[in-house]
Amino acid sequence: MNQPLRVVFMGTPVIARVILARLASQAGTPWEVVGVVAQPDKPSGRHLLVQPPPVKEEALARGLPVLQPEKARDPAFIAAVRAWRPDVAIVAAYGQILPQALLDVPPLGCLNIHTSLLPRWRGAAPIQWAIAEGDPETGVCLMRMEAGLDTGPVLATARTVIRPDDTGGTLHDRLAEMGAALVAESLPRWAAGELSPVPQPADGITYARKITKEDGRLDWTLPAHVIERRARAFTPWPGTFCKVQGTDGTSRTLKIHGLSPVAYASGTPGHVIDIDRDGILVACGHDAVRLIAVQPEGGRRMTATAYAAGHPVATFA
RNA sequence: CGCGGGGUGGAGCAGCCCGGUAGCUCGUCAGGCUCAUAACCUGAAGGUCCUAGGUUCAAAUCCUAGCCCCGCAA
Repeated sequence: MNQPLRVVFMGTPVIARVILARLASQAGTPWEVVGVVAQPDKPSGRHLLVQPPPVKEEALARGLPVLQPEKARDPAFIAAVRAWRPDVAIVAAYGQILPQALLDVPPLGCLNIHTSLLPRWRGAAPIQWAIAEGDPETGVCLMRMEAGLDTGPVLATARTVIRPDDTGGTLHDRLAEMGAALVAESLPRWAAGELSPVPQPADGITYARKITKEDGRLDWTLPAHVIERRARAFTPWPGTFCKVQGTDGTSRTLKIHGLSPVAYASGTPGHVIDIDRDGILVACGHDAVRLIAVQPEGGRRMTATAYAAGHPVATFA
């Protein structure tokens, strides 16, 4: 048996942590994680305390060396990676563009796990956009990285149907598991030369723009079924929110935690059609949506009916 | 010490600035109305006003400390 493959893992958020955990946990694998790279610690949370990214936590818990360069093109950083003498690098949601000089370090290349069926949804937020645009299915791709953004030839793919109740969160978790399994299964085969890279087709390229907080703002002029898809896609982040005007003249931001489209109901977009035990029925561009659970600024989550009991509701915007 | 909102019957809120009778919407229970109802009418029960001190004749309300929940931002 040959020496185990020397693997460098690069990633930052939770989805990358799942994959790292899989790669580093199994005993007797024909590979060994020799180093981990993650984005630098950043302030976050309610008091802006500096927090390590999930991948760093996982790496430290396993006693793996971690690098957190500000810039991936830093020559000193690249030299440090080279010193790990990696055979291959696995990259998952790292968050920085890798310079060619780094891509060239591992003899077997840098392999990126991407959570979409390439070439659809290249870019930053493929999971959410697949749901928001109503794709019937999505999946994960393992590809060999090139200088371009998610343009490399694909080595392996796994597919999954997008369920009617899938959210950005549930799909994220499922794809994380699928991605971890795909990497674990593909890595030895790639090293053995059993996988042939397939160039991505020129047709069907779309880009998954980075999601911003504003994407969570509910647009009442959209059809109800689109609003519902976007709400699922952007759960748990950035969530869905809107402004609500009270009959008392107040205006506040409302987070929406649950809604469902309702056909055979319509009216001026943003106007309340009915309030009952099931929630608040609000007109959209086409059909209507029923708000089930909401959360006012500074308050906790509650049913829409409960909210209406204490806050006279006029219109939504 | 990043900014900010909040803790009042079972739920959601008002009252607090300007101390002095516990209020509103809903729920619950009882009765009524109705062919019927989650709708409507009448009535009732149900609260240590987060905790601990302080000020005061008197504190949900003013002062101090603490606990808990949450939004923004990242």
